[in-house]
Amino acid sequence: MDRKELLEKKPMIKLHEKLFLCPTSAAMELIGGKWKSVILIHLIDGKKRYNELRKELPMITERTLSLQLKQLEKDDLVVRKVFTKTPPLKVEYSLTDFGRSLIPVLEAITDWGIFAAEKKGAFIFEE
Amino acid sequence: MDRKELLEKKPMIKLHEKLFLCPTSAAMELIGGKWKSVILIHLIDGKKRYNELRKELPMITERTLSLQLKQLEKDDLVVRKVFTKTPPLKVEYSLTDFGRSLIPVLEAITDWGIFAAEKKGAFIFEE
DNA sequence: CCGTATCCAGCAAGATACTG
DNA sequence: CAGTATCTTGCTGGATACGG
Repeated sequence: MDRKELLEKKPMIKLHEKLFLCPTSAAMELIGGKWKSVILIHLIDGKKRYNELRKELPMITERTLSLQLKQLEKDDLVVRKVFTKTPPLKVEYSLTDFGRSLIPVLEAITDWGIFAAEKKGAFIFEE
Repeated sequence: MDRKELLEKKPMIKLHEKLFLCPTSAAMELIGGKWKSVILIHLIDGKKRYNELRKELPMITERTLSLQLKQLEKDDLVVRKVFTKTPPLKVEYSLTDFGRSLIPVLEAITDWGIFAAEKKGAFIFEE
């Protein structure tokens, strides 16, 4: 069943106990928000430890990073693997297969972001 | 300059007086939120009057629809055209060229939303 | 090292009533 | 017809301190 055919049936989508009336807004529920897409992008090139993510994303607070990772994990986009039982802990985050299915979408969004920033003269390059 | 080359320069993007450190989050600033992508999708098939949008999106409040349309207009994704000067007013909304450049992205998101909903058994079809 | 607890501010968005 | 005004609520995310 292709997109047009399916969309004509006007299906609803149940996610997080909420109803969405189009797949676009349902997708946005999963990848929207201020940080989710950024975290996902940073996991494209492989697994990362919690502190690696913190260093690569210094402007996210620990609390928010933690909450967003939990959401992504709950939505099966990211897996959390624990390697030690006693402190210091070693934890690695990586994309699931489902999460990897998002890569083309994230790249399409990124490419459009670049296009938009160029077109609107919004880029700022530092020396 | 292609994506990888550009991203290696780690440019920032200034939008709405805020700084974004990757084009993905900048793009999300423009099309994220609960309703923007849904409104944009409904404008793909041509111009719509305010009340048409309200009828097609009955779950958005007037206030929110109005605010989101203003944001989209300010970001040059949508144009608002007024055809009468005295009530009853006739106003039409449509995508700008810049807004139309988003169509492939919106469709990519939608397609992934369909894929995700199917995979997670989240679709609900009514009779 | 990898988080959680607590507290708080700001904003997105809903409900409802009203206007040019 | 096409909105705005007003009031309110709930969520996202920030700051900081602490815990296994």
